[in-house]
Amino acid sequence: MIDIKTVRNNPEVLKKALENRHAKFDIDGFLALDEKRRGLLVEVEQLKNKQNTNSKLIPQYKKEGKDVSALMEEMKALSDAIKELDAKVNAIDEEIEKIVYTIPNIPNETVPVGASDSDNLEMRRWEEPRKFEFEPKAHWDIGESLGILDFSTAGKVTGARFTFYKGLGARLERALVNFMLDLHIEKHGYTEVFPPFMVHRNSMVGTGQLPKFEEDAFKVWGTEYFLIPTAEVPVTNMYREQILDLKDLPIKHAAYSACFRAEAGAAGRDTRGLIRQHQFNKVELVKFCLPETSYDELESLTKDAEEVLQLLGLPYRVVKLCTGDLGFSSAMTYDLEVWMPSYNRYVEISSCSNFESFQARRAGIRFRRGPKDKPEFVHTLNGSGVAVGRTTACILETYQQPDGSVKIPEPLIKYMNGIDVIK
RNA sequence: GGAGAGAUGGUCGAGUUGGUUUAAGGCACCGGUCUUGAAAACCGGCGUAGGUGUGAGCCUACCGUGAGUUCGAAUCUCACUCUCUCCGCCA
Repeated sequence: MIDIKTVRNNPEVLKKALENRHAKFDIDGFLALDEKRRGLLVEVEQLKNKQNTNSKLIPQYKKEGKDVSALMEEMKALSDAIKELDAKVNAIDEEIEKIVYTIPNIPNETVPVGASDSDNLEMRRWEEPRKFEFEPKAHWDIGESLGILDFSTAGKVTGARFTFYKGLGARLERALVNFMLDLHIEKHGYTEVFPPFMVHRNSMVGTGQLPKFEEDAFKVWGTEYFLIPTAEVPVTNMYREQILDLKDLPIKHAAYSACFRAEAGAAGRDTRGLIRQHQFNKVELVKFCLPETSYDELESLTKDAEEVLQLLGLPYRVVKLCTGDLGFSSAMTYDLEVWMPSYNRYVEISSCSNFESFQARRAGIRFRRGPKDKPEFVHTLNGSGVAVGRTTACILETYQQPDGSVKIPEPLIKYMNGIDVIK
């Protein structure tokens, strides 16, 4: 969440930010509420002070044998008044909280103002898309004819937007997970984490998925647990309500997880293949760092993700999301979009974001510059490093051959136990 | 799933016949004295959040979480969460 003091002291900044995001929000109403709250707070705290003072007199008077009945009467009145005021303050607090948790982050100044993904800013491209000397097939056709992807059986067993990977398809998916993790752990200096795939409500609030986007998440029936939509949620929340040691920063984690998304509102979109599934695999990169380094960390995190695609030889481009396309919690996001031959366009395969203090404030993740210094919120970042299912799809399409077989990119061959082609 | 024990500031830990405890004390940490330097010793400081004030400061809340009893709760009641021990079951 954003800092309430930002709302108070710089309402214009926030108004502009929300306007750019096309988010409607009554800031003046909020400010009035905040002022009312502070007024009541002063009042009730004075009464509590009186109550505390009197409370010390009672045992003293009793000891001295004085009559305390008048004092007790006063205390009773105080108590009633305090309860009444406390209830008012609590009601306002709840209202304020409800509002503040649904305000999106303020975009960084360099984020282009725009309405939709068509206003995103292309930063760079890597390699040209492959030119096919034959009619390329889509990955769902390749996968089915090779017997390595089975969508209809998944439909029978579970439902739409699920997939069975079989044989070398399953092997390829697993090889990609290991390849990506090894790259980030051994070369890029991330510490591996294997997180729980379910979390409780507070964790979902901490990273910003709740309370606003509950319909996007799967909740486990009979429990208060949610299936994670990304490893970002458990990994970021590892440090919730903690003051981190300065010497440990930046903290860098790489985590594999399955990801579960209800995809509410995506009905009819990307219905074929691996692109939009209710369950998919992802290797996620998460960083915790000092505020002044977070934008450098975003650049390096993005490059870490890019290297996956470069090593696999998958042409891609990097775009900076505009204000209209930016995620709720993010201050700035680079998307990596890989060339998907079947779509004949670039498709998102990684999203690298700097949340600044937005998540840290929600989750209470802080650090101290020196022993005497006040705790400050860290900045959190994360990015896909990268989405595994989409990578599999892209490899099948990009490395397909006229005879229907698929070559395995060189760096994956050792993870495939020497297998260099799926046929 | 059953039985029992527990959860207090960065950490250990006292406080649990409700009220002069304002959450003691140790360790760690920070500053100082001493020392060539360090250690030790001694002195002082040392939680978080919110509010208020130009300021020193003052006030309020917080003892796992949430309700409740009471004029007053770390302390009493209830529910829940988590940890530990034992038993059962299980990959």
